[in-house]
Amino acid sequence: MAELRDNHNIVGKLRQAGLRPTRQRKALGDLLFASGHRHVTAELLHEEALRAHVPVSLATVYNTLHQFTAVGLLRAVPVDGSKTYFDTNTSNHHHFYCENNTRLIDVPNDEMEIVGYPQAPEGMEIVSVDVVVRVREKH
Amino acid sequence: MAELRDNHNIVGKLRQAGLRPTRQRKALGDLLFASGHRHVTAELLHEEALRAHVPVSLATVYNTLHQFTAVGLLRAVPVDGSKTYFDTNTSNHHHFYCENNTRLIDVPNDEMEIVGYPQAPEGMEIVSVDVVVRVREKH
DNA sequence: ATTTGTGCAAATCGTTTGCATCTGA
DNA sequence: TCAGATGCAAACGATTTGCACAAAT
Repeated sequence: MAELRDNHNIVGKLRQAGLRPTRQRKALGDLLFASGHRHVTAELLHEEALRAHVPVSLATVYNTLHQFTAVGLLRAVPVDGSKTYFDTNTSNHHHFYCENNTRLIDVPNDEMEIVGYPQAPEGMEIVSVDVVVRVREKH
Repeated sequence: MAELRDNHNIVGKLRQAGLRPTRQRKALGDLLFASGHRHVTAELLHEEALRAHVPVSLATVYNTLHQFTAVGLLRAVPVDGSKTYFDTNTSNHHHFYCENNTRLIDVPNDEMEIVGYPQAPEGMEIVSVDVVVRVREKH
């Protein structure tokens, strides 16, 4: 009887996505999906993995994040900064980006809405609509 | 009678912003503001300047773009990619970002609207709300 | 056995910085 | 004169890549 709370089932997700359930992918998947939704950068996840005694190279973390994104397990969040953020919540929602601590926070779904999907330019199709509300500490 | 069409008046803009009207700032300002609105990257503007026989270093282009942004002559557009885009249209509007040619296009003002300004997290204030509609070539 | 993934170190890309030199008021 | 600008080259930080080695099916 496996743990009941292990309902995020990494191995299943990986298999379903056609990705081999390797040690490092399982470990990173656990870190990402075991508890609620998260916003991570490659660097952050890498440190976390090392702290959890899962020796993974930074290159592999990048590979894994991109593979997970490609198969829809993650969503890349286009913040202005140089770093790329990944969100375990792939459903449609927007973000606050705090300039001071360079962290992402979800915008509660009912607080903002986009009205009117724009018409994509000739010959183009819309891939995604990303909204980033940039905030900073008051004063 | 100075040229009538020279109504963008770089020197005036610079003076008013407390920036010395140097040769390179005037030249870059002309490239940016002489004709309609534009979206540029540092690299692009640099090439353009060289082509126009205005020898400017890339570092100076970066400096200038940031200074212009700081004084409100330009607006930085936070696209996901690694590059930073600058827009001569500083009024409130949104952008299409084309993944194929990495170019920005304005979203016509009436085609999309954000409804409901979200409440910034505790102790934070909103700096800006940026919307990027990412598009790609059909098929 | 074969295919796929991993780790390392070097390479890349956009951007920034330090510092000597030049220039506009 | 002299603060402020510029240019160059080196420094940087995030990300990618090439390739030898290791692990999964």
